[in-house]
Amino acid sequence: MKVQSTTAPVTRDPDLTRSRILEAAFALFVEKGFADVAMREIAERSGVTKSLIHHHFGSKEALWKASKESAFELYAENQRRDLMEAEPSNGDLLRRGVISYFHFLKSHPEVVRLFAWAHLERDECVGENDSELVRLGAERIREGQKAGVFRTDINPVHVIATFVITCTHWFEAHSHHSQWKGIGSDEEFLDDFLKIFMDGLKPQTP
Amino acid sequence: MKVQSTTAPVTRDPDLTRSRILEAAFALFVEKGFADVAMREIAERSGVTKSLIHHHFGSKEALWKASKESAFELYAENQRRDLMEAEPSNGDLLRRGVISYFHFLKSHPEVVRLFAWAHLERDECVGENDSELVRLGAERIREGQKAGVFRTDINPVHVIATFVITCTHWFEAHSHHSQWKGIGSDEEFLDDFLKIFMDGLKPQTP
DNA sequence: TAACTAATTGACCGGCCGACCAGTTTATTG
DNA sequence: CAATAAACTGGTCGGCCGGTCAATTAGTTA
Repeated sequence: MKVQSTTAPVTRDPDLTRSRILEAAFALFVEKGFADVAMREIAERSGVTKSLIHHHFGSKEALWKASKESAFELYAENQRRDLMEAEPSNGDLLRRGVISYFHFLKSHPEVVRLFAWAHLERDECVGENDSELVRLGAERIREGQKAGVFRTDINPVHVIATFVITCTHWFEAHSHHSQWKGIGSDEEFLDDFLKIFMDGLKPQTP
Repeated sequence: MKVQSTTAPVTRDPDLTRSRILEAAFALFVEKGFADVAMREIAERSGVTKSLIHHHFGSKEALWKASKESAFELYAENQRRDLMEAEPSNGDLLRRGVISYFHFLKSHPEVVRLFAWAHLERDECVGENDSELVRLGAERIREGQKAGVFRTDINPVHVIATFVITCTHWFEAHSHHSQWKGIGSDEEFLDDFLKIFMDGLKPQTP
């Protein structure tokens, strides 16, 4: 009497297989970085053979690249949507933009971590990809400066950089700061940062 | 005719050997992180045998730990000196503190990178070590708040966190931001950040 | 100087790494 | 219903990984 395997898929679905591999690889790369992940692990996690991974992606490097690209897709999609919604360039808009960015990172820690690994490997594709988004954001700041909403003695790109850096690093080194006595929750920190940031951007009249 | 080797050391110096190994390991870990460095490389770079590294440090993990500790020594020494010098708690002091911190990171990129690797590995010893320094810094801010120099509606720890995060991440992801069109030099960014940061901390009277 | 300790070496180990390949199974197409 | 391409498998390869060990050499001490 032969027992029919219940786990083996009856029909083939290359696309599903491909995405399953990518999903497994993504999770492992996020957790341990490129160098510390073995193809063997990816194969086990995705339930396929090592050879099949090579069939679909060619090499470990290619799989790593694909992981980064899928992370940036998530990132860029969100950012573009944010910028589209935000037409007028007043102070309240910037505040909502920062809040939105902060919460996007909070709800996508995988993206934050993957970008962090990529930075340490001196990967430049991340920066290349979002430079256009930064340009658009800086343009909004510049409009706000002309409209008298923001002080004019600051490089608009640096305004974007300041809040992007703060939000990113807050989550990137979360395990680090969380050990500091007296530090607040994500929301409490965001509130305090926004007070400094928004008021520091106002035209100063001493 | 026998040729005398010119590279082999005539006399032994265990301390020097140890520090040479640590120096080589440190440089490689900074560059590539823990997982991507081979003991073989460390041996070659420091001019000793693999076995000798094990003799002096025991294991790769121990060598990694020693590297992190030496990085934190550099870091803590600087920070402690900064806090000692800074007795009065006025606004100008904070400004000078931020500038000093920024320039320390700028002149010690190895420390920044090593800490970044450590963060991604969820290493908690870095955060443990500097939590005392943060506590002292926050105390200074609190004094400033009581003296009416800073606004009182902000958690002092978040003030420290904001500038520490910004300075750290500025250098950590330098290759990232440097691709952004219109971004300024280190000093120009610091100037603009300080404008936002210092003015945003002033007691607000609208 | 003899005995002992520590520094240093080179050879070697089992195990895992990414990659490859020959062969089998499934789906598509003409 | 062939024929062809693509999906998928198991086995295997050379090479590198961290770590160990026995032997040699150089300082130290009795």
